[in-house]
Amino acid sequence: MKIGQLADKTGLSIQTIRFYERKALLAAPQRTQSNYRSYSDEALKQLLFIKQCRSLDMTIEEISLVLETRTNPESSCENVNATMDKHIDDIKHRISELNALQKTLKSMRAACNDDKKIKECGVLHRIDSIVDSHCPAKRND
Amino acid sequence: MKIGQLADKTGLSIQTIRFYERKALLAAPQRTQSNYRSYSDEALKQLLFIKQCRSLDMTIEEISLVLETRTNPESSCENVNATMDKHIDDIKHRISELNALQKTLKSMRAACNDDKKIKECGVLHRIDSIVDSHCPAKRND
DNA sequence: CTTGACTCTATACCAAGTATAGAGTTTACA
DNA sequence: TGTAAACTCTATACTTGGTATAGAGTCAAG
Ligand SMILES: [Zn+2]
Ligand SMILES: [Zn+2]
Ligand SMILES: [Zn+2]
Ligand SMILES: [Zn+2]
Repeated sequence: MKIGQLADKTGLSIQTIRFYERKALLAAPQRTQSNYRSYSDEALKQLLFIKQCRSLDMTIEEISLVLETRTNPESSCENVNATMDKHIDDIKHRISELNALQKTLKSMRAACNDDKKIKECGVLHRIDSIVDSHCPAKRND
Repeated sequence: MKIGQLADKTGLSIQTIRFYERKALLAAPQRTQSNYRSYSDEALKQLLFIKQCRSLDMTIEEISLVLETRTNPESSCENVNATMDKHIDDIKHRISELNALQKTLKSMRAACNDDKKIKECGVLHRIDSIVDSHCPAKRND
């Protein structure tokens, strides 16, 4: 199977498949005489697995960990479970950040309406007033 | 004020300040004889404003829009409000995506425990079973 | 007068791809 | 058989919002 067919079957782009190969998520396949990549059905399965993991928003590094563990059927599930747990925690963290953010943005937005002008803008005033109470930090160049 | 002092006062790194200058969020400041950047208090205010917007997770493009509008005090708030509305919508969208994802991940994770082995792993089995029902797409190289 | 702290530009790197250019290969069709 | 379209190859640049160097120049204290 050539890369175009694999792309069709997986719904991934050709570039993405080559990208995963560079990232070592997918083993480099055999080549034809004309140097075209030639894939097995195993590669198709692997790619679909990777695609599924990506749709779960796992990072390439997280997927690597799972794939590596997966090669040994006798090993314990602990590593995979730990990776999943950490990832679920990643998501939870991002959700709570975004919820807080949304709250702030909504209350800020409520301070203005389209009839106002910039000089009396409730949104900008609120940003400015937060700005007026600022704080410093460290540096390195 | 030199860039190091500005970095201290804003809590941004020196590289970040130069980065914002390249992105035209911050006007290029005057230079000393030795070509050092020399900032006014206006630049400090501007940077703090930008920092505040970034903490609201606005993109650089969104911030640009707001900053541009802000230069004209007589203009209507409509543009700023539209930017905020779109951004709030961005966030809302991402939250609902992440909530759905979290739900999937949790139910997946519940299918396994640390006493199992990879060959009988509930998590991997569930990924595989989704993989088995796959679908193709388009391509371009 | 030298050391250390600071600044300058330019460049490379991160994630997770996407999008070219320019060259070679295979397939279809007349 | 010729040739044009479709495919594939590598290499490189771009995206976002920065971070991290290298190598050179500048400034202040001792
Ligand atoms: Zn994660
Ligand atoms: Zn307003
Ligand atoms: Zn936005
Ligand atoms: Zn398991």
